[in-house]
Amino acid sequence: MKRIGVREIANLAGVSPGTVDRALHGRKGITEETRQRILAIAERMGYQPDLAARALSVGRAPVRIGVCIPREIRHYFGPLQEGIEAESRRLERLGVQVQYRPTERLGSDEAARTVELLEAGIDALILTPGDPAALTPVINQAEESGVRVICVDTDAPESRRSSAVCVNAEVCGALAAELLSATLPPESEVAVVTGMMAIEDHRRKSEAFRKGISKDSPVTIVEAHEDEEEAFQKVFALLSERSDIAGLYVGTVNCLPVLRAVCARGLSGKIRVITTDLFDAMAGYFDRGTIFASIHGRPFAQGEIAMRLAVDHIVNGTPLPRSYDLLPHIVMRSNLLLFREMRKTAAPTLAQALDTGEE
Amino acid sequence: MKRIGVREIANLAGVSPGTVDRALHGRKGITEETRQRILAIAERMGYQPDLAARALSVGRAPVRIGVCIPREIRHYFGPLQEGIEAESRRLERLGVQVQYRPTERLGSDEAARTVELLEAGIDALILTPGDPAALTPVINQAEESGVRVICVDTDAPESRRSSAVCVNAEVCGALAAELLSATLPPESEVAVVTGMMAIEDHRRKSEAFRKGISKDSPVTIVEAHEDEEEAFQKVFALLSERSDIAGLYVGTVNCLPVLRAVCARGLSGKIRVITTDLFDAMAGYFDRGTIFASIHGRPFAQGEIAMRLAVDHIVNGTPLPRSYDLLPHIVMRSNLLLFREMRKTAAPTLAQALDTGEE
DNA sequence: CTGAAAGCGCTAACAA
DNA sequence: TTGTTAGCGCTTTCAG
Repeated sequence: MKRIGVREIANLAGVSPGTVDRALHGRKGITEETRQRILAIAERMGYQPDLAARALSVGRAPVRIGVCIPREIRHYFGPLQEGIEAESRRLERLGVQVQYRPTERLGSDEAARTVELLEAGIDALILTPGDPAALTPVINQAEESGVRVICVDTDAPESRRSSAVCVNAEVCGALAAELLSATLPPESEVAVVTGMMAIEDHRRKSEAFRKGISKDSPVTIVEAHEDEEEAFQKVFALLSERSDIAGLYVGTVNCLPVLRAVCARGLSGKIRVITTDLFDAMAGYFDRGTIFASIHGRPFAQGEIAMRLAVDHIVNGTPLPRSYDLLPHIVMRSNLLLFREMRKTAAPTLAQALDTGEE
Repeated sequence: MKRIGVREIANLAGVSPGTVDRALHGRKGITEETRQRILAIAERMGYQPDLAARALSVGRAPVRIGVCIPREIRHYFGPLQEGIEAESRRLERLGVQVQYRPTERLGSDEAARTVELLEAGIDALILTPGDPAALTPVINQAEESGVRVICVDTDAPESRRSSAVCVNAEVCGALAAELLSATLPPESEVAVVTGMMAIEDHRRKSEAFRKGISKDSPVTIVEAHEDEEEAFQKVFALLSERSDIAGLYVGTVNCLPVLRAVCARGLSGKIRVITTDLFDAMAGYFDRGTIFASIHGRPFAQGEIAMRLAVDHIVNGTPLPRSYDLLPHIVMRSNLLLFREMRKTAAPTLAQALDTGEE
């Protein structure tokens, strides 16, 4: 049972393959009537284009993906980009072409880069909308011209983007709470250190954390505005004033000053600290027991998945999920060395382990 | 800067494209001398075959993967197969063909199925060696005839298989130990319930668990031989005799009888239980707090990864890692609903979350 | 608006 | 042993 091609459709419709091509691709130079007739036949026969043949014919990859993500902060967006690249490297020999237009940092120059990509001609666009409001018109325009937009890491929920690949902030906060609750005596005092409550992601994490902590435990919230010095000072002061604090949840990637404050107060290993994400400088704090666990947002996996969703949609017509929530990983001493972020410092035997992508 | 093709090589070598094809593919009907000359040129020019053209020409997918995995136990091998299928579905439209020859259960009839696959003509083979000793000669033969063999879930370390995709048993055991240690008062008594210490995987998990528990805590080991009744009776008896047991690690997927025993003794939520893997019937025990956490081996991700490694190697020549250790997931109440195993019971809003693959 | 025909890079069947 | 040639299924250009 052979698959059907343009030739067969042409015969059935009593036209030439050229006309079928015009109908299938919405090209001009064909009456609406014949187009509908051909489309109907193609539909009925379950026509599936042969991608290999198409690639060969057009002389370029049959699917082109544009990518616009920030270069900084390296800790976080580095792995995100690596994930995207890893996935596209596999795919490109199979006929997928990727175009990069990185921005310097989150939110800078996004719109311009994005427009460049659209003008270069792409079938889908992967991007981190740092300034969702500003980007929404561009996103909507892209979607209207048939370019599927997939947000990654941060979302632009007001736009008409096709999909968003993110870790679920509520789950992160709730996990931190569950780990602390189970670990500390009931009614222990805990605190959460966050960046800015104005940032959606930070607010949701903190909120979920508070909800997850048993009602008897008081929760102090420290807003450090992503500033190193401020974070250190505030946490140091907090730990001095409130000697009964037993647990700490750092909901932002900016955990180093917090850890320094904990150590400076001589509380390393005495109070349970849960951090966010993972980078090599954190390794030492795991070893010394300063960090009990980290809730890892898996930027690498996010990159891989975004790329896969895009290609899978274009090639196979798989519907894009409105949003795709990743499971955060829980990093502890026992599994630390299996994370790619620790590859450099890892022992040689475990260094070969290279778990990446999803689930 | 256009990529070079058989045509160009033919010209440079002063031969015809047909001859180049013969040289490139080790076909017969060509002198060793001209073959070497052509190969040298191809190498020097960095020749990369156009997969699309090849697929079009041969009329079938240019890469064929054979898969031989068990149907039972559904709980575990179901997701494994789904992972393999999910990945191949994406790839097949890009020119990857997958052949299935499932066995009824782990170890049954593997060799026969495998030989069938090899005879059908494949480029790589994905299988779960239930009986590694018996399968080793077949694996070696496959590798010798140029078929890359990738073990998944279980390994055949004595064979010459190219790669093995597994969760790291030591990490599973150590994680369980770390979670229990952090959670229980020092010197608490704990026990591990396992299948058979003769099984490599169970032994390694138990051993790692014991090592991870602080030296002051006594560790009792219960061997239940994967038998439901035996597991229930032994655990029930243990909990009766030793009222000071505070933590339990179930290192096998056979956790239901253990949980029943815990509940029967009225200890649900009183002692901390850590289980292995995940299936829908466990959901209730999470809700009631009987299970504190589960160390999940992610069969779905294993399937996806095995398939990706295979295709990536054949298509892009990416070297296969001797072994690929997956990070187990830690399942807790907070993230339970994000697991695909819980999709049926999950609330509609979270049901769309579909985190899968790797890292 | 539509049809005819020429490739895209590779393989395979047939000639030499 | 080697060269020649006819496609694979699709797009695209050029005629009609």
